[in-house]
Amino acid sequence: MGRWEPNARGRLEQAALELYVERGYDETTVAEIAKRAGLTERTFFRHYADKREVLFGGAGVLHDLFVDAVAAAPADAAPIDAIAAALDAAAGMFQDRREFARRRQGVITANPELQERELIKLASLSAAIAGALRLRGVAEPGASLAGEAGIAVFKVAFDRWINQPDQSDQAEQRDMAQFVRESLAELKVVTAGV
Amino acid sequence: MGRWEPNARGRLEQAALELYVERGYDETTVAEIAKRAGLTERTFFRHYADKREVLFGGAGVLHDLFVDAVAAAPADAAPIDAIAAALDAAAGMFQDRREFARRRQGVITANPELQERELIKLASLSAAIAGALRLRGVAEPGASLAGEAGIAVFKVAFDRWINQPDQSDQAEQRDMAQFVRESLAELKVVTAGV
DNA sequence: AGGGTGATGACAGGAACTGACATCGCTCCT
DNA sequence: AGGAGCGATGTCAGTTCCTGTCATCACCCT
Repeated sequence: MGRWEPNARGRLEQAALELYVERGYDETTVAEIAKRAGLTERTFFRHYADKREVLFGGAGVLHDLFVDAVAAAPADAAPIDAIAAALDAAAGMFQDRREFARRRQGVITANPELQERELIKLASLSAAIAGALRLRGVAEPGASLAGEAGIAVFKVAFDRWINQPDQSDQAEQRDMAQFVRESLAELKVVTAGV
Repeated sequence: MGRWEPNARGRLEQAALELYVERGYDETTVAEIAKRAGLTERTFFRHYADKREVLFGGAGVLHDLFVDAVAAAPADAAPIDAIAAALDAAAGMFQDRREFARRRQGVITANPELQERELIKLASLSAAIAGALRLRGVAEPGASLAGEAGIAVFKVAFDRWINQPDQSDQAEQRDMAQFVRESLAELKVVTAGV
């Protein structure tokens, strides 16, 4: 296994997740991740800016998914409906990845540094949604607030989807789209006032 | 200036902000901060967990302010109204600190690591609001969503208050409470749907 | 005066990250 | 075929963040 094995990034991401799960984020060294991936520490830092970033390689596709879905919504759709469409698309993307998402989220939840990184990724998503809404003619501060609201729903729905009790009957597992709809409805209730 | 000069934390916070403003966060070393405060690097880390935390010494009082205000709202007030009261209290706290807030926020905006830290502080505030709402009998996921919504309004209002154009006539400067009300109203509009 | 206590200093060291330069494998051009 | 070019990787040295450990100092209490 010399140089030039293909898919260095994929190997690094898998090695990192494995080690973070096995022994914890703090107790894992970048040199160890690189070694398990058959690379050196220096090469790790050529692929990822830091030790945290290796867990967030998929952030870009989620970003595009949100932006595209908001842009693709009917021109006369209200901001909240464009966001609802984007959230549905996001839920679909996670459809068959619950176990992976669970393992990964467990690592993140166990470490504040990783939570910080996740939060800035979500903030970036929020800003992207706001930008896409502005392109649809939504003015500030409405666009930013709608973006924040959308991410709030995403966070809550994702958390509930990940942490729902396991059902012995696989068919009874609720999928993320259900939690998204439930959370969005609840947000409307709670912001409406009396 | 031997040991035992009083208010070590205050000196560290002031020295850090000054240096972060003067030469940037990345270009400032913890040893330099400690030296300006008349202390050593090791002592810096006894007062603050890391180089970022020194900018967030005031987070605790904001936390208490939010929790207390939510708890103090009339028992029959809707969640969104309890949050509105908390936001008003927060706006009052910043009343005479706009210039300080501006300088500090400029440093944070210029650096992703600091933005991450700020985001996790705000997430902690959101969770605290949700907890206070649950004590008022608000069920999940409504409590969490209301907490997130409250922080979203706070973020947007704070940003607009900080970045509003300077008026030659001091009296024309809008205060944060106005931005809070405006943002909260806009959130209601944008989440209401058609 | 002397002991206790809490804050600080001094020192060593690990790990994260960066810059500079060498090396390797592939591709393209002639 | 052979070499030039190029991008990915390896090697090494160095800085900074952060931590553990132990000594030292100022104050307080008796």
